[in-house]
Amino acid sequence: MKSNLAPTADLSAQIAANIRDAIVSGALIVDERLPSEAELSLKFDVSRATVREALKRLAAQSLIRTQRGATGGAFVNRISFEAAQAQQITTSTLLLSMNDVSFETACEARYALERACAPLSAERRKQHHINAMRDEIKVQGEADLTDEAFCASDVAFHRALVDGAGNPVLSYQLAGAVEAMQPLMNMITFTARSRDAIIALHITIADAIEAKDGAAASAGLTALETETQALARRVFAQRSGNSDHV
Amino acid sequence: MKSNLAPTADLSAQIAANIRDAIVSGALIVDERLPSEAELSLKFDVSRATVREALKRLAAQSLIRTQRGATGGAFVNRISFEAAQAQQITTSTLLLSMNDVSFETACEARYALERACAPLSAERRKQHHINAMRDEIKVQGEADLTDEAFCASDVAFHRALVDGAGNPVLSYQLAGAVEAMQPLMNMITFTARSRDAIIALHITIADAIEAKDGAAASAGLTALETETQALARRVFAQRSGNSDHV
DNA sequence: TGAAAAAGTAATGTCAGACATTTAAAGTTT
DNA sequence: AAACTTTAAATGTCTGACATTACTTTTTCA
Repeated sequence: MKSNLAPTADLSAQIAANIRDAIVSGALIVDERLPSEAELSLKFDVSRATVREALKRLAAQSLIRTQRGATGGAFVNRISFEAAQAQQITTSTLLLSMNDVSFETACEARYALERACAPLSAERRKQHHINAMRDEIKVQGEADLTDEAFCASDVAFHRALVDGAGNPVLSYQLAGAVEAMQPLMNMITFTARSRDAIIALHITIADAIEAKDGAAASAGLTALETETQALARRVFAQRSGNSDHV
Repeated sequence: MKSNLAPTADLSAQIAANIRDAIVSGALIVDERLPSEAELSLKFDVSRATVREALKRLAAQSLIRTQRGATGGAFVNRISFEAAQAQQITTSTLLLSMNDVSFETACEARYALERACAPLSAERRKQHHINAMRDEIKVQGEADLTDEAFCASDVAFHRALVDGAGNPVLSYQLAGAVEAMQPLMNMITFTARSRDAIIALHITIADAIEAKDGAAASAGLTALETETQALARRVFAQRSGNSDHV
């Protein structure tokens, strides 16, 4: 009953796949202790070093955690939204930067996903979500803000919007998508004028969410997408014109 | 300039974080070869075994690949949409199953995200997307289909819908969300009557996409979500009533 | 008696060195 | 020039040892 995958892969990869299957299938449950490294090396008939490499692979995916000491060992990890999100962000960020995904494509995906949250957020947002959005809008208006700080505040604004939907699965998915785009967003120079336009739309969106008007919020997001795409086009056009200065 | 994270973590985790940062920041570019294990063990002043554990961690995240032989070594991996998706599915599936995420919450997130694709898909879908949807609808009508096969066809249908948007980033995000829900969907028993209702809505949606009517497609998805949620409530209510039979 | 200190123990973390295997390149022979 | 052989460099694996950690048990002594 060997794994049908990767019959020629490394032993450590095979063992990791074996244990991973046991976790995913539910044969190993959360907080259950795996056999010790010595026992696993007997069971799989490999050295302890090989077992350890397999366990490190699983640890990298947050599938297990290890504890030292007499009662220590490897335990099936209850993966948290936070940990899952961190991994997704790393993966998505690299995916975008390594595969020549255009700003346009990534931006479109991001706003499409955000629009999915808008009606739910308009319906369910709590006051603290509104407050968070207003706070970020205020930050975005500060004169001496760097582009990076502006982007970070932008992410925080949108995060509050998404969290307003009160659906942790949605928040998890969206946070990954939004944060993964940040490196791309950071390539953009935000002039005072373009910041004003973005802030105005943020106010429109926050107002719509506060008024529980999902359609207006969606429309605001569409306008924001249009504005962002136009801004990006201007920046990239200027760059390619001055490419010898880079 | 050590990593500000995890000063007390394992050496192999620290080294993995160090190299990961170099990849994410772009200091190491795609297909670039890392120093050999022996060189890394000198550079970080640890044993080769520790270096190997660090490299296995990175390999588990598809950040590097290794090749044996004279010109072999560890190379920065160009992470593919496919690999990223596979990882995301594993992570999301576990996240949902381990954290007692209700069917309702997951289902809501899934359909919200899909509605985000509907307008784009209606606008841009090619004929082969329509054909794929029609094919799956036909499969779903087969009388002797198991619940698992019905679910699998359902996923394929929705995947064609999402792919119709022609945005790989969107497809990647959505495929993860939809596939991660499959174990939850598989818990449901699809009676002949409920299958008919679902198929009818699939036809409505496919028609709307073919007619390039995004609003109608969104409405169809909303109706499908309502139907699915109602079905799930019926199944779970019946289960809890007969819980002694389990 | 009871609490603090010490010893025991079982697990992971790390190291050193060896050998096996794979792969490409260099060298040799025909 | 083509085919074969050798070499070299890298990863893959094994063995055994020691270090470190943290819980458990025992001992000590007030």
